[in-house]
Parts: sequence; structure tokens; C-alpha cells
Amino acid sequence: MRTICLVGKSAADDRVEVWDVLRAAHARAKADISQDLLAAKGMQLAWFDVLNALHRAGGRLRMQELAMALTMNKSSLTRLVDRLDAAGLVAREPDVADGRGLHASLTRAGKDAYRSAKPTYLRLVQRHVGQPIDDTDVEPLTAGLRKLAAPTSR
Amino acid sequence: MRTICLVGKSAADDRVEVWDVLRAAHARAKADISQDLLAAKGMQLAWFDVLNALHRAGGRLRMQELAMALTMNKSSLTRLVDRLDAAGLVAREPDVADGRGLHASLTRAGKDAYRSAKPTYLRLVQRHVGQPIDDTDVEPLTAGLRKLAAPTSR
DNA sequence: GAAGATTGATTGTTCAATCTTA
DNA sequence: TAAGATTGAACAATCAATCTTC
Repeated sequence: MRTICLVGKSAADDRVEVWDVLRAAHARAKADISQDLLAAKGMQLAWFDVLNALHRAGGRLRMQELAMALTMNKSSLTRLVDRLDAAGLVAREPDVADGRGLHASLTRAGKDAYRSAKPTYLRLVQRHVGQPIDDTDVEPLTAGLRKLAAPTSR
Repeated sequence: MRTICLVGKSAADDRVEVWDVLRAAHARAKADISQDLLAAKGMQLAWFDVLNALHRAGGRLRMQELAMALTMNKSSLTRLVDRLDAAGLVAREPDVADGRGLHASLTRAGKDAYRSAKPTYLRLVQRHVGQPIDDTDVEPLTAGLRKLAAPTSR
């Protein structure tokens, strides 16, 4: 039983609190954005993420690179791309340089869906992430989170 | 086509970046902590979260309150508690005051498992969240994330 | 044999419907 | 009728095994 720290929190407790509030902030923002995106555009956040990643990459990406960009399990990505493929938003194309690889690429319908959803997505990010914080929070938040996003030293 | 903002980022872009880096930070920290906890103690993070919530609440909580504390779907919680129950770490007890409600409560084995895992959990949070950030990051990070964790105004 | 990707089987999550008690 | 909780069925995520090409 610690009797020394009955008053005041330790530095360690403050770090644990960062983890707690990080989880809470992420959970709330993701829930709000994904719900509203689904309601407004009938599109799941996971689908938009794929279209967004492909768009940023110029329209196509190898499955492996796409999995990396989305920090997603490769099996999960295979299945997610299956669904997007079935919906006609993404197509798989053979890699001419390496017969083992496949490219996931935006179809015409995929580009249209992306262009249609993007403004709504940006608006929702502003509403659920941009609005709640103040101007002075932006820089320190970004800096701190960036350190956490980098791979761990071990 | 916007030709005005070819140089420099808009304030809106900075807010979107907060969202991007929030997702990345959360994904990495959660992956690292849950993997290491599983490796070190054979316990899933979701299980620890339940034990932790019950411990904080003094050992027992109604299913509904537990779902709230974990920001978790009530069906998912039913199933999660099923598994913890089957493992002997948690028990369901009738609520004497309201026959509709149930309490999930820590069993003796649940308390032991919690006490055994807690130091490891805290160590992993320090390693994967505490270490990567600097002392000066803690306060502004907590403050910013707390604003995001609060329910949205709409 | 190793890399890129998919598949089968298992497990976990979610929605809507249900059951029980207030 | 509504609240608290669970269930069945559909859906998504994950691991290990597999297939194909390098």
C-alpha cells in the first residue's frame, strides 16, 4: 500500500491519463464521423479510407502498399477490396512488372463516389475534430500525436 | 480548381491533419500495448479493460453502466462478459433492487488476474505512450484530447 | 525457398428481434 | 409500454494454410 502519494498525482499517472484520453478522443471522433458519413452519403468510413488512399496515390496501389497505408491486416484488406470490387468502386489489375502483385485501382464509379463523398468527409472532420479544439491546441496536439504515431523504439 | 492555395496549408488542412495523426497514434499505441500485454500475460486488452473498469467501480457494475464505461455496444458487451464468465474471471449477479438488471462482478480469480496484469499494463503504457512523448507534451496533449473526448455539440 | 496475395475456419461485432421484469 | 439484457443471424476481422509467381 502506497501511503506516500495520497495527495497529488505522479508523473506516471499523467502519462496513463494521456492514453486514456487518447482512446476516448479517438473513439468519439471516429464514431461521430463514421455515423454521419454513413447517414449523409451511405458510405462507410473504411470504404472512404480506401478510396482516399488510392486517390492520394494517383489512383492505384499494390495490395501490400494499400494495406500499409491503411495500417490494416492483409487478409482484412483482401476482403475489404472484395466488397469495394463487388460494388464497382475498385478493380484489381495485374502488375505487368511482377506477376505476383496486383494493383487495386479506382474505377470511374470509384472516382465519382470519392469526389461526391470528399466534401462531406472534410466537413465532418471539421465538425467533430476541428470545432471542438481551439487554434492554440492544433500545433501542440499535432506535435505530440506525431511522436506517438511513429514506430516504437523498443 | 483552387489556384489561391498552391503555397502553404490552410487552417482547415491543419485540423484534418489532427484527425489523421490522431488515428495513427491511436492505432500504433493500441497495437503495441495489446500485443505486448498478450505476449506477457496472455490477456487481451479488451479483457483487461473490463477487469479494470470493474475494479475502479469497486468490483461490480451493471451491464449497462459497464457498456457505458467501455464505450461499447451492449450486445458486444454481453458476449465479452460471456467469455470472461466462461473463463471464471467475472460473474453475473442479479440486481436485488431491480429484477431486470444484472451486475457483472469480479470473481476471486478475476481480482487475481487483474492484480497480476496491472503492473505489466502500466509498464506497457509508459513504454508505448509515456516514453515517446516529452514532459512538455503531456499537459497540452491531455488538454486537447480532452476536448475531443467530450460529446459533440452538433 | 521467399514474396504477394487469397482462402477456410474461427472468432468477434453489430443489428434487429426477443424475453423478462418494472 | 418501456427499460435492461440477451439471442439469432448477418457481417467483419484474424490466423494459419495455400496458391502462384519470382
